[in-house]
Amino acid sequence: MRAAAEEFAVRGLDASVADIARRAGVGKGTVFRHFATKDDLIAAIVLDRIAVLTGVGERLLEAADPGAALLEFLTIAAQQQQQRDLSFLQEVGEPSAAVVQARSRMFQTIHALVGRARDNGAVRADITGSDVILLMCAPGYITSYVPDAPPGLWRRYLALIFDGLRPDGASPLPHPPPAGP
Amino acid sequence: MRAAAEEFAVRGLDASVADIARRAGVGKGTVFRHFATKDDLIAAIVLDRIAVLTGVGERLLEAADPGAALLEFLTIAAQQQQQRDLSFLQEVGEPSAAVVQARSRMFQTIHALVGRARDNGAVRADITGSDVILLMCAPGYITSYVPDAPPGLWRRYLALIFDGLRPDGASPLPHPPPAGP
Amino acid sequence: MRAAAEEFAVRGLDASVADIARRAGVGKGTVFRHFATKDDLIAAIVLDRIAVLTGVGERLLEAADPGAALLEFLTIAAQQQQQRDLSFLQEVGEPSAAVVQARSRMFQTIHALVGRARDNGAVRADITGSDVILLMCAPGYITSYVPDAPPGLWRRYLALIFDGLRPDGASPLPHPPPAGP
Amino acid sequence: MRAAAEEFAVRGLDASVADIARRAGVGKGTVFRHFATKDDLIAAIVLDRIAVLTGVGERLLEAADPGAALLEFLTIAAQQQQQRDLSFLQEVGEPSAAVVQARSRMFQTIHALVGRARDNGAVRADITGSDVILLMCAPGYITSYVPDAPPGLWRRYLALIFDGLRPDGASPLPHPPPAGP
DNA sequence: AATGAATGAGGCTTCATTCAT
DNA sequence: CATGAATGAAGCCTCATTCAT
Repeated sequence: MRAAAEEFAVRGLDASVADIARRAGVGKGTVFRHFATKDDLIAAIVLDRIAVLTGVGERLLEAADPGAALLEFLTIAAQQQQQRDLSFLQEVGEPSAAVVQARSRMFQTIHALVGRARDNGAVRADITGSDVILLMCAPGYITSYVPDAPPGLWRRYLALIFDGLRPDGASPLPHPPPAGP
Repeated sequence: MRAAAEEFAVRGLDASVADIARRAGVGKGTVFRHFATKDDLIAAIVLDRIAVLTGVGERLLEAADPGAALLEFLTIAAQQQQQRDLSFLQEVGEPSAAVVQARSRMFQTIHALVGRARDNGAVRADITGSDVILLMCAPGYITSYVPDAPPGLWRRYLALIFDGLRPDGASPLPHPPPAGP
Repeated sequence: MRAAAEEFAVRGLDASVADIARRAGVGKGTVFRHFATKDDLIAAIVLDRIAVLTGVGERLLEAADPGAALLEFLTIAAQQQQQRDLSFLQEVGEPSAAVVQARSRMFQTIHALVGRARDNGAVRADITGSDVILLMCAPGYITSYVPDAPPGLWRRYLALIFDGLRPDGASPLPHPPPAGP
Repeated sequence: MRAAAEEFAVRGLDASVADIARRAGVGKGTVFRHFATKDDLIAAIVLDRIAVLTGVGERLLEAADPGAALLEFLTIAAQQQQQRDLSFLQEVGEPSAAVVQARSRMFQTIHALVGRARDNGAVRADITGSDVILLMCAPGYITSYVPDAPPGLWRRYLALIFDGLRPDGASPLPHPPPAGP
């Protein structure tokens, strides 16, 4: 069922429940059996992705090379983000308490990953976890507007962005990081 | 009238024509007098932005410092992109011939700007105009999900992305650029 | 099962089959096992009530005091009517043959009860069985719109209505009784 | 438009907006132009009736014969109530503030009318305004279940009920009046 | 026999678009 | 020209009913 919500990837969050049901090969009513609301369906997908990513991130906290760990985390994040309009930041209406909590735990993990990489000199000193949280969805976004994007194109832009995070040739940043998440 | 379509900035492309008309202080019918279709209204806004940006780009082609010129172009592009959901790449339905043509002219300008900067050594050799076209909307996108983003936050991410484009400490890119635009 | 349809009393006839099944502690399917249709379920409840009332009425035909017998009949009818929206007259769709027949037998009984009371001088001469049939649901109806009606409130209005049926101080009625049932 | 909502009279409050629109000879959307919500439409009808009745009631407070005034009030109320399921007491969801206020003013008027009639000896001493408020919808209700009721049938039952309110042959009432409205 | 997952018709509501004034 | 009333397609959601397990 959740797999059928890949409709969101193609049509964006405006995909109608009818379309989703058709793609899933079930009736409209069946979708509502599982998710009382379209927002609930979206929340379930987001929650699932957050959980996976948090798991990955927590495992990578144990990795030997903090810089490589962060890059791998971003790689996996971008990979799963290959479906537009479902960034973890997305808020359709108010996010449920469950989403807020899961997100906050994921954010903590990311802050830790970034902290380790920064301490290690793998990323520049003026980068915060919040920066990475915001940047992590960019590769997915960037490639989402290429009509028939080749499958690995996002890797190109992740690499470019990650290069920007590296200490080499870093120019001073013109604005402080957001206090945000 | 077009200025009234700043409603899109606040509510996204789902803003209703009624809201737009109210903000513009005119009747709904008047909107349709000028733009036969909501999509036409969007196209007009996009077209306008493309024209402005193309003008800026063409002027910057004459600038002395190709690297600074590219950065300034991206700065202006990001600045005007501070309104979510209206990237130049956006396609609601099929883009009209006019949009396609204007866009293609803008793309040519960007290719030229990037070519100059690359020849000058201001950006890495493996970067193409298409890359920059795709990256130019990212600062706007990135900051669009920060609830109460401070006004200049996008500059931070533009700087980071631009650092990634610089030759210093460039790592090899894992995927060729898109043939695309 | 039928007892579980007291849900109708609380929520009206719009109570969903799911709620009814839950209250009955069975699955939705089981409800449909016993009653092919929601209307059938309603009909069964109505039928049951009609049968009870008919029994009561027929027994009261033997009572010594015809006036008291009629009052008692109305009391019992009102008592059981304390659940809104299930008057015997209610027709959801077309009443089944069984309902029509049971109802008609109950109507005969009421006509007989009223006839005896009228002959006895307990109720005014211009009252027919049809009048009583129509009036008998009124106490239930009247109290159904009192938000937190005290349990015996209906007795007050039954008494008032019954006083109207008494010969004392009867004013001439402005319209003939319905030919109806 | 409001006149077209006589659909409620035939089908009850479950009448669909589509049916109402069809009967009114307009499109569904037009109904929502005038009443943002189906409940708003109902409230508008109820409000209108309440206003009319309150006007009538306040005028009748000046009448010479308090008993006749009350009877006339009830006659007009019953007349307008000839459409089932739209009693003033009806609450679909929560009644709006406007309905609550208008209703309360109407209730005050009724209390005054009843008070005068009681002081005058036209109705029994143990009757309150609340009783009359509850009884006033009964004629409409009673006749609503007669399939092809003759037009003036309700007058018969109003007369019977009013006879019950008269002091002649009044038997003691078994339950106190509701505190309610 | 019982269950509850699946279904799809139908209800309310929104909104782009048309058109008489 | 401008307006806003009218329209109806389309979306979300509920619920009676069916049916495989």
